[in-house]
Amino acid sequence: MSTPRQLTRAELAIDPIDAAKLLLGCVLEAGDVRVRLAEVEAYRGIDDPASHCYRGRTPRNEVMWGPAGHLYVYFVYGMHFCANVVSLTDGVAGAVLLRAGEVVAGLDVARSRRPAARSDAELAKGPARLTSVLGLDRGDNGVDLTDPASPVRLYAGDPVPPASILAGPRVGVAVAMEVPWRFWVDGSPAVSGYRRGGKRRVRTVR
DNA sequence: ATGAGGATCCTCT
DNA sequence: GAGGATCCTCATA
Repeated sequence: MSTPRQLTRAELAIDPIDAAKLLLGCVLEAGDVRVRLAEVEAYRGIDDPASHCYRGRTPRNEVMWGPAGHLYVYFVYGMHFCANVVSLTDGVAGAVLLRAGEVVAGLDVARSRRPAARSDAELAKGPARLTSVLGLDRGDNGVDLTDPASPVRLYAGDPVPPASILAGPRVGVAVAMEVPWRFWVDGSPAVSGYRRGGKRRVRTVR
């Protein structure tokens, strides 16, 4: 396999829904580990109630408002990290959550980081598992994925035929269920299952 | 200063 | 399929 092409900031400075489809099949690299993305979710800015940016700019979501092609990492549930690729551009929030992928290099390291995985397909099957396999954490928040010198980089992969891209509601969110902004590669063993959003109180109208 | 609620995962049953 | 782990972030006061 020849040296893959690194993605550019300009090609990621698009609507997160388009960026999500573009990212499928692309490869994220950190250290010795490479993951080929199989499942992603688009999050928009202030018009998306499920987005971290829905209520405006805060210290946590700062990176999402910045330039495209940077990594937005956040901490959830007191123990996990999730990673996003920032899309759109300065001043307009948008990002794509990296939900799952297939480990295509660094299998031994990946396995050692995920002792609970029962198969290689499970290594990066889920957003927190994906960050875990790549060794990403708080310190990687904001890194430029389009810079060859960055510790985490994003490369183009074999293109995914549009017919192989499926869409559905986002996982684990209890609002905006009607928008099919989760995209995945049909048939990929790494795609995580759908799970409805938890306990959001449904306000009873009277 | 406080408290509620997570873009999850793992271990059981 | 349910429940717990675990702590950060933000809104409210």
